Amino acid sequence: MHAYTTSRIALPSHAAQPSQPAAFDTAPLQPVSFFPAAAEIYAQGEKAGAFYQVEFGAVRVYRLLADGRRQISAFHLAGETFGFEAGTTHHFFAEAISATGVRVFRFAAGADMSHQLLPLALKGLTRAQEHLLVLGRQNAIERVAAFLVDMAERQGGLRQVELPMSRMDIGDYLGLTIETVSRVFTRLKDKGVIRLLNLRSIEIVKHDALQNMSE
Amino acid sequence: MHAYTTSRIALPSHAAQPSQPAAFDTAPLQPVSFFPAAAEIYAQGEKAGAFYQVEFGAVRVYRLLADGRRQISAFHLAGETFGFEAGTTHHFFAEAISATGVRVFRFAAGADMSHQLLPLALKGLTRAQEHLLVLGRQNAIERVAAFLVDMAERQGGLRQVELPMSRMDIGDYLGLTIETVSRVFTRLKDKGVIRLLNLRSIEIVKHDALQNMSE
DNA sequence: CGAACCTTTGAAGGGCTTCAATACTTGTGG
DNA sequence: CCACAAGTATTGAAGCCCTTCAAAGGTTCG
Repeated sequence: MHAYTTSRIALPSHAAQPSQPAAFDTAPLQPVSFFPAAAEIYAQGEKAGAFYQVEFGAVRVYRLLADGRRQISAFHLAGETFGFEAGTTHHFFAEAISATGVRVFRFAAGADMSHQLLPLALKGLTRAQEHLLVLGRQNAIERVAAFLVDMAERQGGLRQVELPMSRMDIGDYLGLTIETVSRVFTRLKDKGVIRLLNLRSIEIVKHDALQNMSE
Repeated sequence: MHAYTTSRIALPSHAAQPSQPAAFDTAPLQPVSFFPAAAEIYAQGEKAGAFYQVEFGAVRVYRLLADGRRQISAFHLAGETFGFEAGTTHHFFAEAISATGVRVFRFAAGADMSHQLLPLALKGLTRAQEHLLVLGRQNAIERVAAFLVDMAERQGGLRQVELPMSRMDIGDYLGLTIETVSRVFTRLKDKGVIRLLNLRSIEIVKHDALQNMSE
């Protein structure tokens, strides 16, 4: 049980940029809010009433236990949508991982968003349930492999994968400590499965091997 | 890593009962299908296109790894709804735990079920994400405590709680082995927190203690 | 350049799993 | 109704994977 502490470096700058005319969308574009690294996008207990699309950067969504243990339930990268929740208050925290731009879609009171939200909610449900299998039944190397395969797919399936989050974030997503995450990275590197280009980016050398490990 | 084997005792009896006139509902009641213990309700890869409400009995929804490791993502008790999934095919298996009656609501092609499904999907999403915290960051006694508190709440908050599932089901839901589940039950009994009335029902003696353990 | 932070690596310990045996429960047939 | 068999649960002992504790190395940013 590790204690989790965060230094809240800066508050989000809610200064919305001037809404530009929609170039591709049919609906007028929502303004983009900017959040510096570690800024809170919403907090547990806050009133909900919007959903969010990542323009650039990355977001972590998590819950805390009373003693500080943290479980990140999802990361959201550019283009992905998050923040819709049951009921009227948030059950989770959402924070920018790095400098992040987020388009906020507020629901008008009484507006019916079912059609937009249902596919997103179902997608999120499937993702969460697949992650349950990883946390419940896979060991450390399988968890990291599954994480890397997932990150690679979400970045277009390229060999080089960017990891915007820290080892602690990865650990809190996979239910592991940072030491174990680090050791598994080293093992995968020594096996020639991946190369560590720098702290925040890796190259997948043996994609099949990684894929097999994650199953 | 334990191998998982199941004896498929019987196939589901899809013989629908004669649909009775709706007594309380506005819509005509759907027929109820009966499934004996261990019968499959749907399988991974099957075409989806319905959702299900448990009339009596209990259901487990799970995924398997290639080597047989199983993760149960959810149990569903009488009155609860399940089986809506993203895309057109099921990503999971659903089985009756004990003799179970299920009301099947098929979607007409092109019918818009968003309004009915969205709240269910959001509820399921929240549940799954809370379970992620349990699997990722809680130890064995905390997991079992959380499970028992959840089961008690879903059965009306009474002292006596029925557990229709086996220890193996509980283990596969909590990411533990049956031995660990059994040992934790014994520890909770020895502490006077619960009483084991029989294999499938317990009494919660110290609800506060259990609640605190699960947080 | 130095301080703070993050990551890696090492060593020891603990919690859960694995393996094994016994006890209990349930269903079936004599 | 009891005997037996098969399945399920409990308990014990040993082992292993991951965590914890500790220290050194690396990176970032003032």
